[in-house]
Amino acid sequence: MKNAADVRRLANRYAAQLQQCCPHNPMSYSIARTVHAHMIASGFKPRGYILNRLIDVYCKSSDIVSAHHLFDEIRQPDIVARTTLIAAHSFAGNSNLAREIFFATPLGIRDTVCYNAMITGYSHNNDGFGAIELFRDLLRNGFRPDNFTFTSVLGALALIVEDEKQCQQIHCAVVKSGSGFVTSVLNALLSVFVKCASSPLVSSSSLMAAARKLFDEMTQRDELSWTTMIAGYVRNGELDAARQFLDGMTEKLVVAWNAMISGYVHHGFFLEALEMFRKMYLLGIQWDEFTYTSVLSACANAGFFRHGKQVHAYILRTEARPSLDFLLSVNNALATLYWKCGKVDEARQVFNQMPVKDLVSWNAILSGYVNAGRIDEAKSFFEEMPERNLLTWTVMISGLAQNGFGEEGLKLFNRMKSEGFEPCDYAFAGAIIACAWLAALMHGQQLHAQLVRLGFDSSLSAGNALITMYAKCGVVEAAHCVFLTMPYLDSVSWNAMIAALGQHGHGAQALELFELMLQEDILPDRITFLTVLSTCSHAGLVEEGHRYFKSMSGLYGICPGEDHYARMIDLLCRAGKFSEAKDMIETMLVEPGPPIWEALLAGCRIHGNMDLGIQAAERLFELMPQHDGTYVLLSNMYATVGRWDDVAKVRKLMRDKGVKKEPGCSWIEVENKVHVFLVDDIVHPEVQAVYSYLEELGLKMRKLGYIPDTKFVLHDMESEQKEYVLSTHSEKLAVGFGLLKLPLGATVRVFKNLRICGDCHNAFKFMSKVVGREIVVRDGKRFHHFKNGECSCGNYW
DNA sequence: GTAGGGTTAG
Repeated sequence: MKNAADVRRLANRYAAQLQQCCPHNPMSYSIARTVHAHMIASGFKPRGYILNRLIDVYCKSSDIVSAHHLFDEIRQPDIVARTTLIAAHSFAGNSNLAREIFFATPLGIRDTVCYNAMITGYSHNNDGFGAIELFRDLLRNGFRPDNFTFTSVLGALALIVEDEKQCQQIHCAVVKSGSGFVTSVLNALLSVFVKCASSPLVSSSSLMAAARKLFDEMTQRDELSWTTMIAGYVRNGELDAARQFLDGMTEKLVVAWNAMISGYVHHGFFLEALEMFRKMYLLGIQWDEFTYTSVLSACANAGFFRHGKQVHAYILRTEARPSLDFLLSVNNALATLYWKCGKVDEARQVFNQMPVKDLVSWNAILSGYVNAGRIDEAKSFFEEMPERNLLTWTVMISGLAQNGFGEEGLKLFNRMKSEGFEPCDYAFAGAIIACAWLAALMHGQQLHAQLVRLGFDSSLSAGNALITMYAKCGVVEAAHCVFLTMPYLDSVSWNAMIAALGQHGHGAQALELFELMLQEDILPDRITFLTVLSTCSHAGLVEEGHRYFKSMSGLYGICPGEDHYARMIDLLCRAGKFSEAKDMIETMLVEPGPPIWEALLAGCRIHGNMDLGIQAAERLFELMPQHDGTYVLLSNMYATVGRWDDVAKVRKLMRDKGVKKEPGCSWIEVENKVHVFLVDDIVHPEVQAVYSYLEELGLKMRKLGYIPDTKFVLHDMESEQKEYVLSTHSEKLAVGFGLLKLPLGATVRVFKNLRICGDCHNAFKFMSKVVGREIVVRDGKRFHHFKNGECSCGNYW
C-alpha cells in the first residue's frame, strides 16, 4: 500500500508526463498509453486533470474507444471531460454518442463550450436544423454565445442555406452580432457562400463572386480563408480559378496546396495531382498527412501502383515516420491504394499493423476481398467486423450479387433491414442486381415498387441496376422504359441499355442508340466498345465492327484490350473469316490469352474448322487445364462430324485431369417461385405432367416439319435413344412447365446457366408457332426470343 | 483541406 505522499508524487509525475503530449509531439499517443498502463499496474486511480488529459490525448489520437472507456469509469465526470468526448464523437461522426452525453449533462453544469461542441456535432452529422435548434436552446437558457458559437452555427447554416438572398441576410446578422471582424467567424461565413454556390439551384458564379468580394474585404486572412476560397472554386469545378488563386498566394501554405491537390483528385486529374506533389518538394513545402492521403488516393484511383508504392516507401523512410505511421488517415489511404490496385494481401498487411482502426479501415479490406472475388474471405471478414455502416452492407450485398450469390445477396439485404439499417439507393442497386442474376423478375419488380415509394426513383445507381435487371430478366421493354424515364443518365446507363438491346438481338437498335449517345456528347468508354463489338458479333455485322474497332483508338484514344480483341476474333470467326482472325491474333499488341483462344475455338465449332479449333483448344489446355468449357466445345466439335473415338478421348482426358462439366440446369419463375429443372429431371414434383405435355406437343411440332437433330447428342448411341436424351434437356422441361402453368398467352421466360442446345433452339421455334405464344430463353451468352416460328437471334449465336 | 461505396461487359 502506498501512502498519501506517494500517491501525490505519482500524480505529479503522471501530470508532467502527460503535459508532454501535444498535437505536435508524434509520441503523444504512445506516451499516454505507457502512462496509463503504469497507472493500472500501480493501482493509481486517475481523476480530475490527469483523467481529462488522458481522455483528451486518446481523443486526439483517434482512439475514441479508449477515451470513452475511461469516461465510463468516472462516477461524475466534470464538464471538461464531457465536452472533450462530445467534441471527439462529433468530429468522428458519432453524433448519437455525442448527443447521449450532452443530454445527460445537467443544465446546471453546462457551459457555452459544451454547447459549441454539440452544435458542431449536429453539423458534422449534416443536421443543420438540429444545430440551429440547439443554438436556440442555448439562447433560451441564458448562455452567452461566443465567437466559437457563431462559427459553428454558421457551419450549420451552410448546410441548409438555399439562395443568395439568405446568404446576404446571414452576412447582415454576423455584422450585427459584432463579430464581423473576427477571422474565424468570417471564414465560416465564407464557407456559407461557397457551399451555397455548389447547390444546383443557384448561380455558382454569382455566389463565388460574392464570396470573393467578402474575402477581398477581410482585414485579416488566415490559412483557412485561403483554403476555403480555393476549396470553393474546386467544389464548383472552377479548377483553373482555384489554381490562379493558389499561384497568386505569396505565402506557400501546405493547406492551400492540399486543397488544390484534393480538387484535382476529386475531378479525376490524377497526373496534375502528382505534378503538384512533386512541385511542393521542389518549392520546399513540407508534405503533411493530408498531402500524403490525397496523393495516395490519386494513385489508388488512377491505378498508379508504382508511384503509390514509392510514396509508401518514402513515408517509411522519412523522419516523420513515427507520427505518420500510426495515423489513421494515412493508413486508410494506404490500405485503399493496395486493394484498388488489386493487392488485397498487402492491404491486409497494412491493416494488421495499424495501431488504431476505424470503420473505414475495415470497409477498405472488405471491399478488397469483394473486389478480388474472394467471397469466402469477405464473408468471414464481414462477420468479424466490430461494427458496420450502410456502406459495409452495400459492399457485401453487391459483392455477393456480382459474384453470382444472388440468393445470399437478397438474404443479406433483408438481414440489413432487420438490423435496423434503412437501405439507401446503393443497397437497393445491390439487391436488384441479385434479382438480375437469379432472373427473379417479380422480386425485382417488388424492389422497384419499394424504390418508388421511398422516393429513390430518380437515383442513378438504382436506375442503372433496374435497366440491367429488366434486361437480364428478359423484359427489354421495361428496361427501355426505365432508361427513358431516368432524370439523369451517365455512360453506365447508356452502356447498360445498349447491351440490353444487343443481348436481345436488336442489333440495329443497339447501334442506333450508340450513335445517339455519341450525338449527345457522352464519351464512350472501354465498356461501351465491348458492348458495341459484342452487338456487332451477335448480329453478324462485320463491316460495322471493324469500323467501330478502328474508331476506338483513332477517335476516342482508348487502347483496345485483350477483351476487345476477343470480341473482334469472335466477330470474324462467326462470319467464317478465319484468315483475318489469324492475322489479327498474330499482329495484336497484347499477348493472346484465354479469351482470344476461346473465341477462336467457339467460332471454329460453328463452322466445323477442325484444324484451327484443335490448335486453339491445345493452347487453352495449356493455359487453363481445369476449365470445363474447352473440353465440352472440343468434344462437341468432334461429335458434330461423328468422330466418336475422339469424343471418347476428350472425355477420358477430362476424367484423367479430374475436370467436371458444370451440369446444365434451367429455371423459370411461376407465381413468385423459382422452379429449377435438371437434365432428365426426376426431382421436380410435377415433372411427369411436363413429360407427357411435351410428348403431345412434339406430335404437333412434327406435323409442321420439326425433326429432332440428334447431332447435338454428344454420346454415341442408338438414334431412338438420342431422341429421348434430347427430349429431356432442362430448357425443354422448363419451357414445358411454363406453358402448362402460366396464364394462357403469357410470355414464357426461361433461364439456363449454359448455352442453349441447337436442337432445343430449333424445337422452341416450332413450339412458339404451335402454341401461338412468345418464348424467351436467356442462356449463358444472350437472349433468344422465339415468336411465330422465328428466333430474334436469326439463328446466329 | 484528408481516407472508404454502387451501376456496365464476360
